[in-house]
Amino acid sequence: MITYDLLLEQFKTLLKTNTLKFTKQRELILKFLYENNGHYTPEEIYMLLKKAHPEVNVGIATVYRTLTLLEDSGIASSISFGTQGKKYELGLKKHHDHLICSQCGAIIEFFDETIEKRQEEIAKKFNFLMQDHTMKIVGLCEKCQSKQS
Amino acid sequence: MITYDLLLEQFKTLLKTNTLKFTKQRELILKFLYENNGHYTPEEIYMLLKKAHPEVNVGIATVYRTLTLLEDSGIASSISFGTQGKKYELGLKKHHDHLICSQCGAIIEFFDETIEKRQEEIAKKFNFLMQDHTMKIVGLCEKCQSKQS
DNA sequence: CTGACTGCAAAATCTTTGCAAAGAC
DNA sequence: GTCTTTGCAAAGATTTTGCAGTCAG
Repeated sequence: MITYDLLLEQFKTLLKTNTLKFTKQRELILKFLYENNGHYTPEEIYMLLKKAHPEVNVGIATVYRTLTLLEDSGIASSISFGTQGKKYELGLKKHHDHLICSQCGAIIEFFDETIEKRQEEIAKKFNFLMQDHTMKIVGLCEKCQSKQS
Repeated sequence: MITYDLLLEQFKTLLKTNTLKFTKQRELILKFLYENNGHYTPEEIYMLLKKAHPEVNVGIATVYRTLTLLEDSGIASSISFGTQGKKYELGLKKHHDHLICSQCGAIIEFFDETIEKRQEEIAKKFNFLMQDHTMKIVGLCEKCQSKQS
């Protein structure tokens, strides 16, 4: 895994390249994603940052704007939950897909070479220039299955 | 492909089983999805129904309620577009996944046995009881690629 | 200094809900 | 008749935008 310092450098370079500014808020959000491995809604990030850093006033709009920025530049990625919004995570790890528990919302990550390869083949078959791809398996996780019975 | 009459019977039975009522509005929405092969947003369905059947007053809320009903009972299915809502289609066809053009929004359907099988294996590996799974490949369709250059 | 960034609140989207009237059975 | 459904408009939920002040470079 990349160190935070390196990630921060990368982010700063990105900002500079695009004549964007490095701000306390942007750093806090990046740091949050780095330190809190997992998937978070913009709202969650906003609330948790507010609690953790009461001295820095971070607005919800800034969280949205920064997450969009991070996603566009490939530093973060999101999974969509339909009407219920999106969850973001640091997107520097190896590409992976998700298993999502419909009961408790738990998210398990996985990576499957076979599926990745097939996806490329399918895109090629339809003369499609693949930019992104996502796979979600929704179901009941182990814990929730035993709870149910 | 199933005939409309048969589909309608199936729908009526479903309603009866759940002590729900068969209404003109519900039929119109079902019929719309049957006759208009493709993927539609609730808004689109609402507008098109309004135009096609000015004599029947169909409200947007009813479209939403009915689509939810149809999806819950497995007659329709939806693909999510993040914040930009969902698109619905008749869900009686064989399960399939989607290629989505990020430029023009075109949706191509495909089915791949290899991927389907791998998904099941992955679910099993994580002791996950799979309820549903979706795969989206986002990219540029053939037309939009040539437009770009 | 200049132009980008921020917070705030208002606006915009998309979806759901409350309720009285209408309709199915 | 009874109980579900409907349309309408209002309310919700999530996200985006306009703007004047603030801040990074």
